[in-house]
This record gives sequence, structure tokens and C-alpha cells, in this order.
Amino acid sequence: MLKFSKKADYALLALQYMAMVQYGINAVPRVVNTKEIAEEHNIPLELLAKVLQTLARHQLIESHHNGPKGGYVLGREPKDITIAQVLESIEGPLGLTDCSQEKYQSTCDQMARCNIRTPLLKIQDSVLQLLNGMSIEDMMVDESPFVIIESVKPEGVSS
Amino acid sequence: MLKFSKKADYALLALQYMAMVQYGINAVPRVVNTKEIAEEHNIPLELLAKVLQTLARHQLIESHHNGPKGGYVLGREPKDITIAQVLESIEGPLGLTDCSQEKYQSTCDQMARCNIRTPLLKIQDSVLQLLNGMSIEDMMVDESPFVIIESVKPEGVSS
DNA sequence: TCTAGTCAAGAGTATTTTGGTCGGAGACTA
DNA sequence: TAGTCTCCGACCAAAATACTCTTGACTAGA
Repeated sequence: MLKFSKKADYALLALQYMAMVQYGINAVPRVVNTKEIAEEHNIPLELLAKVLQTLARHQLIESHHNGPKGGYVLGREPKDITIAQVLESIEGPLGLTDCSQEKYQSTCDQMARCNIRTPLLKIQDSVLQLLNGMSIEDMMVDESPFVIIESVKPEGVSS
Repeated sequence: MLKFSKKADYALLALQYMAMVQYGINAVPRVVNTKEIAEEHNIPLELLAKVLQTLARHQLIESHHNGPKGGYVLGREPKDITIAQVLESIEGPLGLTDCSQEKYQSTCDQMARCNIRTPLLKIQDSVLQLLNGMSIEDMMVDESPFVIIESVKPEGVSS
């Protein structure tokens, strides 16, 4: 419940990676291709390809060109790519319930006596605000890829 | 994306209805049965039955007894039933990503180089806080079903 | 005690969504 | 211009979800 889809996960992962390559500390900006990201993160190449295509279509990234040395770059600065935009590109308009999209409202035969629509929209609003307030930049937690989370390891390795 | 499942919708609808019957203005508290709710809201009887069973198993509602005049009542006051509890009963533990549940962490082969886990958990936390802060009572917005929320509109959300 | 109304629980089916695959078309390099 | 390498869009399979059916147990009231 409330789970991101794999595609959304992959998208965030990829964007974060690209952001690090282009804007990270000591970064040497360059074009990155699908294969590189897929191998880096161990995700199915073809699926990631599709995800990136979608992101490109929504201008979050730009396909540099085809052929050898082709690839993608971010379409804007990391701080200008919000989590909400990413999710929306991948999954279509966000909404806790169908009736938050106007075009579906007519199909809901309980609109009239639906008392939960309003409070639901309120929740949804807050969630959206949250997702809109967070960008790829916020995911660029410096360089260290290895952050030991103590809950993984049984005994106090953290020190 | 981020959508509630139908079952979750039905659960909220049912709880809100029961709350109105028991605690609403001028309410005459009584037991309500599955059929009544299903007809009231036009949802498949059998499916709703299963949803209510689940809620009962989680003590959010109580089955009054079998047989004629049987039915359900709320297990506690509306303000003590949070949205998060409802969702969790229906859909199991909530979490934006698998690795928020400890038992799945080991199965994720990219834990080591996963840079998005931490920020994702942060988002998730906020969402959960939101859902925990809202209860069935908040859904008892007296009788008027149509309240237009202006914040849905694109402009000036944050104001 | 018999009947009808109700909750309880399981298995089974259909439909939608999601994850993943394939075969090209275009573009660059040599 | 041949040979790669890349993006791209249509396609397929598997999984999750929504919904149904059947059976059973229990209770109130005739």
C-alpha cells in the first residue's frame, strides 16, 4: 500500500545517479547511457530504457543523441526536478482516489453521497505538497555510497 | 500512483458511515449490517463483507452477533480510529518501498549503493505522520457532501 | 424446532496493472 | 558505407487486484 512502483524507484535511482555525475562534488559532467546506470544499480536494462524514455518525453532528462557516445543528461538542475514531477511522469497524474481527477468524477456513481471525498482530498493535498517540496537535489546526500544503517547489521558495526 | 485500493476506499466509506450512524448529529445509535452499507454506497456486497471482516479482526469494528438484527458497530470512538490504522488493517504494513520493512532489506541487492533509501524514508515518515494524524472523526464533515477545495487548483498552493 | 437473516471463511475466476522482452529505426564512428 | 551503438515503441507474461461463489455456523423469532 502506498508503495512506489519499481519503475518509479528506478527513475529516482537513475536521476539521482545522473545528478551525481553532472553536479556532484568533483563531478566531471558527461553523458551517461542506459547501460551504465543499469549495471551500476543492477536493474533490467530494457526496463530502465523505457523508464528513461518516459522521463525524456517529459523533459526531465534529455537524450543527447543516438549512436556511440550517446546517452542522457538531466534536462534541468536537480533542484528543479521534484519528486512529484518524476512520479507523475512515470505513473500519470497522482491521486489517492480516482475522483481526484476531474474526468473520472462522472463515472463515480456515489459522488452525491460520498462523504469521504473531501477529507481524502485534504490528505492528498498534503502528500502532494510534500512531494513537490522535495527534489532530486535533496537526494544527493554527498558522495558516500556506503552508509551503514545499523538496523541492517545485527550487532553494533557502526562504530 | 499512490492510489488507495478499492478495498481501502470501501473500508473508509463504511467506517465513516458507521460513525455517522453512531455518533453523528441527531444520531440514533444502532447496529448496521453489511447489506445496508453496500446498498447505501453501491458497492459489491461480498467484497464489502470481506473488508468488514478484516476490520473486525483488527478490532476497528466489532461484529455484534450473527443472525437477524446482527451487524457491526465501531470498536472505538471515531477519533481513535486513524486513517493509518485502517489502511494498515486492509493492506498490511505501509511503506513507500520494500526496504522500509526490515525483513525485506536483506533481499535488496543494492542496499549498499542505494542512495535514495534515506530520503525516501524521510518522505514516507511524513506521509505516515499525516495518516496517523487524521481519524475517522475528521471525515465526519457534517452532512454537506460538496465542498470545493481551492488548493486543488494549480496556482498559489503554498501561498 | 424450523426458517430466514446474518456474519465467517475459503477457494476460485476475471480483469487490470506491472514488470519485463523483442525487433527495429536512426545516428555516430571508422 | 559498413558496423556498431543507442534510443524508441509495440508486444507479451506474470502478478496483483477486484470480485464471485459456496459452505458453514450462529441467532432471533415464528
